[in-house]
Amino acid sequence: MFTIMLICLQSRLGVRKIQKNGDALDRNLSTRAMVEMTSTWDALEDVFSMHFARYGLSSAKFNALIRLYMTGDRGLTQSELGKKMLVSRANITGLIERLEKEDLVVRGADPSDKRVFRVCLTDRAVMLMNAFLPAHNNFMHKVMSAFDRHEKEVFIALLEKLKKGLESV
Amino acid sequence: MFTIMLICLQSRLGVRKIQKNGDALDRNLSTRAMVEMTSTWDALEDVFSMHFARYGLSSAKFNALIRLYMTGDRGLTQSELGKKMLVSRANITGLIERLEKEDLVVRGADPSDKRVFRVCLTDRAVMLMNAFLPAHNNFMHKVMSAFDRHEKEVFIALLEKLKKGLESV
DNA sequence: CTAAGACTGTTAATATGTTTACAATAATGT
DNA sequence: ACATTATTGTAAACATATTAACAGTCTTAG
Repeated sequence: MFTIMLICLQSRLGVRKIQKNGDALDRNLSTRAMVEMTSTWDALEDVFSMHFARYGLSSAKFNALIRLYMTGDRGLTQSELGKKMLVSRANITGLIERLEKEDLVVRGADPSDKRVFRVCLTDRAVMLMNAFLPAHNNFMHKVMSAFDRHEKEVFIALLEKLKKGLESV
Repeated sequence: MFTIMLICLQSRLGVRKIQKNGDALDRNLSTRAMVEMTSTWDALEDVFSMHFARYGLSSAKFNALIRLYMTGDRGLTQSELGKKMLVSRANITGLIERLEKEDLVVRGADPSDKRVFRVCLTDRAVMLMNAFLPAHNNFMHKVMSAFDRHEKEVFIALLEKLKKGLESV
């Protein structure tokens, strides 16, 4: 996404003129927080991409497989899957096609509703996930090992607060 | 990206068995931190997408325009622009084409190197940026207004620490 | 029961990114 | 001077996402 936001532009933009007891400092901190959030996310994407690739996965594929894995034998319709993944129905069509080509999912007709397909994991996909999930868990733990327990708690609380604040932006 | 990581899977995976004085708690906190980071980023993407759209921009377009805006009249070659934006050369070709269609950039031949184009902002783009940048600054400030000054400082420090730790993952 | 409306999956057009391969041009070492 | 090497922009193939429009299929109000 918007890799770097914009830094060091406050002075050009005349923000200095409206400076009143620390207002400019606050704005600068806001910008720095956004820049740091962006570059940290970029770095996270990089390491997770490599991690997924070691198992022939990607974030999109993992996102689909984990929903199906947690659902069980009945599977999900494409529409349901899209809602859980927070992506559009149209996107699911292609994603499922690619997973089908890799023999990771199968699509079965639903006798009670001719509009829909029920998507299920193959045995191969279940085995893949059984191998991947513990590794994934370890990986997330390793990624967060820069933090001690207290720092993790503070980090989580701040992220929750930030996300909550976005509702009113 | 990988919208949700995986939560509540520790018990199924037998992590409980290796629990030793809080190990499982630490792993759980790592997962929660990653989940919270992901969903907060998703929420940020949403509000920023809308913010960019109000000015006919997107994160990719803004990313290109801000580099050119900060460079001045000589402009950048496509290759230089790609390096600053941290995207591939191939991606720049299409991005510049779209910006050219919108009359936001022009590509001029470089007399001293026949391989390259020099990409520059149009007057229209400069006017757009002059209007957008103060609004962008305000917007980032608004997004971060959930935090007081101290929280911003802590948030920045934690993100820096996390990013630094990723170098050794 | 039927007409109206809602929902499903697909398609097409588009945006954004990648890798790989290529031809044109530049730079360099001997 | 010339052969090798490096760099540049483009193109093709692909992955991932969106919105809009469509044709079937269900549901529901009357």
